[in-house]
Amino acid sequence: MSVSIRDVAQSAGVSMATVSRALSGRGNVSERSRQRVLDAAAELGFVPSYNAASLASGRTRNIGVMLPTVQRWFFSSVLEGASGALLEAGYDLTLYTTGEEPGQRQSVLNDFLLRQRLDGIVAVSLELSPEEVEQLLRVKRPVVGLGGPIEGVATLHIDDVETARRATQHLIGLGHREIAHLSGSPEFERDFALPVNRRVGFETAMNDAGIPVRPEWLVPTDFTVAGAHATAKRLLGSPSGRPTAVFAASDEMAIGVITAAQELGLRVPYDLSVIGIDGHELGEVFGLTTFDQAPRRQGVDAVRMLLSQLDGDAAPVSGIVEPEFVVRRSTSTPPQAH
Amino acid sequence: MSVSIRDVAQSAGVSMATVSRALSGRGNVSERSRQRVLDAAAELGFVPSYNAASLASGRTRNIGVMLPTVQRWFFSSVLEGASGALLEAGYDLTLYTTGEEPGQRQSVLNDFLLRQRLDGIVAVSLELSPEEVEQLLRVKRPVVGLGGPIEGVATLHIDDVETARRATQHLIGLGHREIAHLSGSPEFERDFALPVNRRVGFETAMNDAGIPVRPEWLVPTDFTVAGAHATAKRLLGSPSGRPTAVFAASDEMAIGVITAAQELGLRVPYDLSVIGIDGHELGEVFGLTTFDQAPRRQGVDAVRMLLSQLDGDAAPVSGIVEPEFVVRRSTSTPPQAH
DNA sequence: CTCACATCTGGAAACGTTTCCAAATCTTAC
DNA sequence: GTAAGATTTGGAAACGTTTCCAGATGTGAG
Repeated sequence: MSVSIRDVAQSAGVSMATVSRALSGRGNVSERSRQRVLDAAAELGFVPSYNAASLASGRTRNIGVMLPTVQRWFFSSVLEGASGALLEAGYDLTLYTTGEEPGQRQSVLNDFLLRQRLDGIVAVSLELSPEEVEQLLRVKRPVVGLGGPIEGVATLHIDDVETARRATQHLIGLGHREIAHLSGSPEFERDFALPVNRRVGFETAMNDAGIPVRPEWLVPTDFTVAGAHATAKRLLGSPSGRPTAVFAASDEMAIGVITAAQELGLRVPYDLSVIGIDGHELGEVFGLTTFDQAPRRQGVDAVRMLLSQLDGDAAPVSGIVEPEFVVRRSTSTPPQAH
Repeated sequence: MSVSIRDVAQSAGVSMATVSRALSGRGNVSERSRQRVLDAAAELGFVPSYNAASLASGRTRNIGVMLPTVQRWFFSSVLEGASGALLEAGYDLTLYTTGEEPGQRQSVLNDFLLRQRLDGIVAVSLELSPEEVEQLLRVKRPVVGLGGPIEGVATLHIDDVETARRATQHLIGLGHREIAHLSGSPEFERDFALPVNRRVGFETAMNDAGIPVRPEWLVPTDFTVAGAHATAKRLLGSPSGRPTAVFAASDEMAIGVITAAQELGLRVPYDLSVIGIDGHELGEVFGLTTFDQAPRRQGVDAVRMLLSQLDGDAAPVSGIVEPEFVVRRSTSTPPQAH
């Protein structure tokens, strides 16, 4: 039916073993044989069966990428980066979206990952329980994390506490004291370490500046534009006075705040300063001041770390990504200073 | 090393053939044997090697999803739907992003798809040349298309011309005559059939109503918020008069128009009506009137079509998806009618 | 020219399933 | 009880590679 390595061997006048060596590049082959094999393969239109190769060698040329959802900007950016990098390296990418329900996480961890189809795993922003981490490591394949740190797994991530502190600091430096924080919350987010860290950074900056944190301005919401939009409308429309600045835990949330402010007739930044974290592609459109953490780039880097380990290099170690501070038009001095 | 079907067979006291039949469900097995096998497999923690199974049977339990990028809302929604549906069915999803460069498309079509790792392919919004379609079909696996129609491939899609016509009609029905259309263009989009179709629908509605189309209001731009935002700012700020309504070829573009209008101090819908197509998740936030085509659902349906074909059902046929008209707050009668 | 050693090659045994085939066992009807 | 047929079973040959091993061939030093 389809042309196999045997046909190539016959046509090139060498053994199957030599064909395999010539094509895979491992093992010694004389220049003459290699050329014959390459020619024969090209002529016959040979495409290797990766299944057979995987079965025989244990190497699958396939990397699994696990993430909660593909519908949020951060995740789709990471995925885009990873996909491009893997394609370039000749690897397949198997996508696992773990979704909201723990059932899906379990089936991915328990069934899918164990099927011996993966050379390695990129785990993005998964907040795993200790048992789940154990399941993940049971796969016996290298794992690189992205975002939320995973115990025992090399992870690439920004320093959430420090970045949040600097974002808040920026607002304080401009003269703001009435600052609210839109935070993620365990109620909405499974991966709760991240929102907590960013909240801690916020509180640290406030404390350092000696500004009291008003509990009603520490607002939990989900990590989406729509969620933050609704929450911000309540916050900014509150009769008990509104803040002069908002630090949103993510750019998507910050965009929700900006649109909510506009709807309420508030001018950003004159009436309200807004700052986020992420580097969202719409940052320019909304003039958003933010810390850009280049998630697409992180996707590429995570893949590179993984592949270099597969190529026999030393196991990668966790690395801190340095976000870039991008000042745009959403932050300025508070209203009374105008 | 890892537990194989042979170990299970031994432990259950039956042959490997029986274990295979019991676990895969194809072929007859007595209830007694089945139970023994199941128990033994559970006890040993057996997980089948999908590579070995694929090699032996030709079935891979793996579906390829090809799309241009994962970073636009429509695509990530389709992907999310497809991913969930496949996970539920026990299938792996291999992701191919074909990206901007033809090189990536070629390497996907030429190398990746031929590796015999896929049972079927979902091709999303790919505008393929005849040779590329031929390459795709050379894989000899069922293909289901989504979005752009592909010659010789069953495809799920909305009627772009008709939907665009109805969207324009809605504006005309409200009394608008000064209507601009933000269209995609071949310059920015590889998959050009879709923007052209939507433009044709626009022109049809205008012609039917006897309204001349002003060429300078037929504005090509790319299918993104940022692109439409920039374009709309030029369009709406033009000294030669501005339209009272804009039909944007996609919701992301419509959102770009709305944000641009707000920046220019125009109130939507009092000064400007805006309508889009897609059903973007932020439609509610921006009060966007649109035709919702539920892409996530389409992803699920495309997978179902494919899987039912793999289960031996008849090859699926192309189907028209009926979008739902959602009226929100971005459209109203034109200014002079207030 | 010979020896030691490195490089190249082919045969054949994996890898872990599925499935064809034929044999064994179980039904059911008479 | 027997025959015909259906159901269940195990043996073994695939599936298409990789890689171990041993033998063949080449290279350079003495």
